[in-house]
Amino acid sequence: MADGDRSEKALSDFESQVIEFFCDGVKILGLPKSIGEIYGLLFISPDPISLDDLVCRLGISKGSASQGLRSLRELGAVREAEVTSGRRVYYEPDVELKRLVGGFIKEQVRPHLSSGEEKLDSLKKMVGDMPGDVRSDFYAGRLERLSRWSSRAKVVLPLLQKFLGS
Amino acid sequence: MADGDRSEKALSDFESQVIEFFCDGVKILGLPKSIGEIYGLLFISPDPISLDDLVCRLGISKGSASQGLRSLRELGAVREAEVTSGRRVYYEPDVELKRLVGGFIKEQVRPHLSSGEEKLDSLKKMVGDMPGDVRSDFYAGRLERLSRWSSRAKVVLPLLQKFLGS
DNA sequence: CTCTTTGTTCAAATCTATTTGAACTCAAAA
DNA sequence: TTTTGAGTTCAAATAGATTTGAACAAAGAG
Repeated sequence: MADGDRSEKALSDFESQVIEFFCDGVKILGLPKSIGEIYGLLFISPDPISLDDLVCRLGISKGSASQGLRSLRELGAVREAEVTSGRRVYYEPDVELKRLVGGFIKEQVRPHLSSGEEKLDSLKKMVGDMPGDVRSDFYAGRLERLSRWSSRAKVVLPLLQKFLGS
Repeated sequence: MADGDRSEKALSDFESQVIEFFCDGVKILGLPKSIGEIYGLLFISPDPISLDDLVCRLGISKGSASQGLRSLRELGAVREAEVTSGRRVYYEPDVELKRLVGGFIKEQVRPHLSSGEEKLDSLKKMVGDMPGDVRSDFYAGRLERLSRWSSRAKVVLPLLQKFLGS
């Protein structure tokens, strides 16, 4: 059985549809399609998968697979499996919603929130330096509102993670 | 004063930075930059603004401004102001976080959730039709997990809106 | 009714982000 | 040490999304 048992066969209709499902999902999150394909195949595969498996079965380039896997590792959505038959690395998905969401928030959301708060501070300083007329009062009010949005977000995110806990 | 009081002047440094702030924001949400520019200018302008104002002050095309305003109206992020001096329509932003998030969830998130559930059902049917072996049990388990993710989302979203209430 | 002003539509142009593929690094095997 | 195979990197190609601009529609003014 030259490659009978090895999973280098073309995707089944079922697998393709699961993968498409995840492609839709990651698009909403603003992540590239290849990320969805890779995670989708890992998610629906009973056994861990190597980079070469991804390349063969998904028909994507090695570069894409490599970068996609890196992003997924950084997100904490994928991890190395124990297998390591020889020197090849196999991957398996993390399938706990709590951790997936947590990783996404930590990697994709929090950084933006932080840099946003810095910019807000700098804007407040600009308003502070303006001649104090009606318009600068209006500006100060608006910026105050943005600050409130930001703190709301900071309160809600941990709460969100809590509610998703298993 | 040909156009002295009319707000067709170039953007001040302050205004530009506020607008940039919103451009960053909408990018995270996967919305086009022009949406951020338009909402940003509306947000920081003490008075309602017409489509032509947006074109002049932001230096974008009429088409972009028109389409951007439509998206923002659909999201409920912007509404027509009472002013209507003559036949021109003026716009003002909705600045309540609760409503902004609510609109985003309703327009951008829920539709995807619904279509996702349909696809999930169809996938479950496929597994049901498979010869009942070890693999199909694994598949059923995975799909079950996806269903749980989906219901979690349906519980969390209204909760989220509640927490953002004023 | 016709002219003018306001706003919309959509195909084409442009811009941005993703994907590719070839060169490269690193480590294990021979 | 040299060779081989796995994985990474990044500039260039590609794909996909946004923006433009010109033609068009709608409605008040003359």
